[in-house]
Amino acid sequence: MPKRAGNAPKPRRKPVQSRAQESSRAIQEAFVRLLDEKPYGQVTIREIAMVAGVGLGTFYDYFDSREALARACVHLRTKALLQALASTQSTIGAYDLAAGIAAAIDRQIAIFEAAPREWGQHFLLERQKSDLKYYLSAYEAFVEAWRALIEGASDWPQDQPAAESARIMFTLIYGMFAHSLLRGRPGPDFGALRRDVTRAALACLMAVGTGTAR
Amino acid sequence: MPKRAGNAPKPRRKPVQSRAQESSRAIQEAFVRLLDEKPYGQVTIREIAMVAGVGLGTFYDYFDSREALARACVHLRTKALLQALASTQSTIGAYDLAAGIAAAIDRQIAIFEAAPREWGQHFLLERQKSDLKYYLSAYEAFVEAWRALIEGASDWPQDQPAAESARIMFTLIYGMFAHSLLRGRPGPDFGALRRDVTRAALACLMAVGTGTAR
Amino acid sequence: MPKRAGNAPKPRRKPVQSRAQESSRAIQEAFVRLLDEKPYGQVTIREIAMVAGVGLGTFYDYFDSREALARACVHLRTKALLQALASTQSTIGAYDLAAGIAAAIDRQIAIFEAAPREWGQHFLLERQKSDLKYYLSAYEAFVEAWRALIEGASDWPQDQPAAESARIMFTLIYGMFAHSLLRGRPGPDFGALRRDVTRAALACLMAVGTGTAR
Amino acid sequence: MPKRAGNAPKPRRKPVQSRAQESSRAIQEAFVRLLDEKPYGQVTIREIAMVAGVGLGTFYDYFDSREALARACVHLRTKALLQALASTQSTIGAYDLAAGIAAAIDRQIAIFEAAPREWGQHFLLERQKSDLKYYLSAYEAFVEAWRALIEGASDWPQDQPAAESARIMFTLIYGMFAHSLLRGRPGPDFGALRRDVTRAALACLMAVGTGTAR
DNA sequence: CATGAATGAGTATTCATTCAT
DNA sequence: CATGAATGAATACTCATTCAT
Repeated sequence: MPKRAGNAPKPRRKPVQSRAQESSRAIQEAFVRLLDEKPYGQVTIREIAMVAGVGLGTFYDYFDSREALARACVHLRTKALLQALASTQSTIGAYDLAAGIAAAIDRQIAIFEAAPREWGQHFLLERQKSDLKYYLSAYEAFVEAWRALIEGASDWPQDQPAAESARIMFTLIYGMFAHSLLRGRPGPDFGALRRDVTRAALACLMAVGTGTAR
Repeated sequence: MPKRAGNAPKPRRKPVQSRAQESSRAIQEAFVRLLDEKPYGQVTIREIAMVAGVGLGTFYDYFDSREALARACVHLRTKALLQALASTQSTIGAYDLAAGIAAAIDRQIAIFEAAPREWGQHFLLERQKSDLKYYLSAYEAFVEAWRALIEGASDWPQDQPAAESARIMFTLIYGMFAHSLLRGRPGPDFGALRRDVTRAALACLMAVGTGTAR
Repeated sequence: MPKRAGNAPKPRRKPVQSRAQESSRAIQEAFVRLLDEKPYGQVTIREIAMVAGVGLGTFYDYFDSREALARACVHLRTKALLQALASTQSTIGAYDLAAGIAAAIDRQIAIFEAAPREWGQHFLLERQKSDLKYYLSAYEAFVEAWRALIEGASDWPQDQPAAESARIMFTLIYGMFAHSLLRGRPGPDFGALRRDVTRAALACLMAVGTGTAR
Repeated sequence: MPKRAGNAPKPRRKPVQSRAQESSRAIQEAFVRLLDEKPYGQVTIREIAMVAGVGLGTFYDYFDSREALARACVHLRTKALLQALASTQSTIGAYDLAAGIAAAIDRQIAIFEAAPREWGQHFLLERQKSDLKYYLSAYEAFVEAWRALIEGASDWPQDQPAAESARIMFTLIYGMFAHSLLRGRPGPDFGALRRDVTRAALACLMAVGTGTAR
């Protein structure tokens, strides 16, 4: 890792918001495409730029480093997942636990189903590249989203904290999703996945919720 | 001319099985120790050798590359976990589902509890360095071990396949363990972890097992 | 992980044909200059780059390795010699054997005379670094050029093949040149060399030519 | 080239003249065998020892370095050739020029004919590894031997120095031999070689001898 | 006498990054 | 605004050589 000599604020022009956005997208897509062929450590910036069809210098107009690109890719998709979760809650009106959780899971699976290969890459990248800090904070963000969903259910006891239940449930859901998509071709059987995850998630929730309240 | 044509099997002296094993162990320990201080990408081989108290060349007597060392470390611990699982089954005599699973979980947690920091490193390393292929095969090995445990329980229906149930249950358990240990200092509350995991695992098992049999 | 799997064609930027050619020339000159001071095995790439006044990476923009540089240097000069031979024939109009051979030898000697030190380096490098395959093909190219020259002489029997005669004659000429230049300081007595080589070459040619026709 | 720290007289036991000579021979043979498969630069000492069936340390009991081994191999064969030349003269009694030269050439060719592959290796090694100094001194030794042979001929003018004639003649002979053997499989047509070399050598000798005396 | 485990100096090589055009 | 030639810091890795057994 070539150390930056001073610590001056690196004068690199960040391209205007204009249509030049294309390059950014092209770079990200090239990156994901390359990740499909070889491990992260062997993908060079030169190669990414080449596949993206932009100049080498242009890469640096959009990203500070390969790591930054990886983080951006992961972050983008992670955010999409989180937003899907949040919007589920705000779009389904009143809901009981089973319905709310099923809806949220359905929503996520619909997203995966649209591009299973890319999501496989996402989970791989996330495993390999998101640093511990980012991983933990994203984890907490998900737990929080699930907690809100659970506590918003009509049949969840008003005063019972759902944090721990949400954590366990999310761990299960996340693990199932990640593993299924990581397996690659052929893509997962999304129907079975939906059924199993929904059922197991609810069971976990009940088991732990009750227990904690003991 | 460092470019080695891919013909001869590279005549590198692999030290005999004797007590020269020490060096190998020292290198692995040095590696884990260093991983505690800085991310994988910043740990140089020279540094590992130095901390291990061996010569640089000696490193290459035992491992082909830093990646290989990482893989070996991960594999070692993964194997230990798998063996613990298998031996649980063979040491507890007759058991019902709840007791068997609880015993297996206890066993694993006992292992983690003995060296939580190292296991945290293990899970981080595994996330970042084991390649997809290894990850998937280890995953299947664990699923298989859990399947055997479940099917060996006195109260599990003779003819019901436990593979899918085991998969889901393992995903939950693995996720919980990994996440807890990944969080680093302070180490996890193993008591709570044991309780939550055991309870959730059983609940999952029931929920999915029943469902599949529909 | 320096081990490059042999799949992609290594995306190294080969600078365009433009006047960036300078660097290539500078590197070759630096190499020859260094070779004058120390044996091949002790000339490091870093040193070559430094003497050439280019960056280390720039070396690799133009040559794949030190060996490749050596081969390129040898090839360049070998080609020059071959071209001189070919052009001799096309520039002297009609000629008899003695005149043609004398002209060709004169031409080559003139080239050596212009830079005896460098040509000494050339023959040394060629001995030590050109691989067998290259050596043999260059050899044949020279034989072929001499054959053409001989057969083009007005007094060479129309239907007599000159290949074998050319081979022997070239072996003599090449050996004399190489050895004379290899001896280093003081440089060869080019006058004597010209006289001896010319005389011996013709004698050989006669002796063998006659014999073969027996 | 790891520099030797001090310049103390390196205390390594040189094996006694006993039957342990076998190892030395085994090492040399292994070296030549390996040279048949890959270029000098890629043959490691470890490999040589392994193929020779001796321990790594044993190599150093017999040779100081790979270069020394190469030099020894070259020197051995060069010496054999020189001795053959010298002994030719002393064994054929009185001789005229044509007979003497023919006998010497025959003698050398007989030697090559006994092991063409090995002699091919020899000439390759000699090209690539004998340093300039050794090359020049060996060259002079040969020239001297030929000079003696020429001057010893009954029909060579008493007071005419043969040095220059010998030099040219040897250059031709050596070039022809080396090139023929370097070409590898199939081995040279020794009959044709003998005829061509003998004829050309004599022609050269006459041409130059006369000329110099002019 | 032979061995081969251990050593680390020395080098090639890569690739992120800059900046003149 | 984009480009890609040039750069060199940082590292992996090899292999001759030693020396305790």
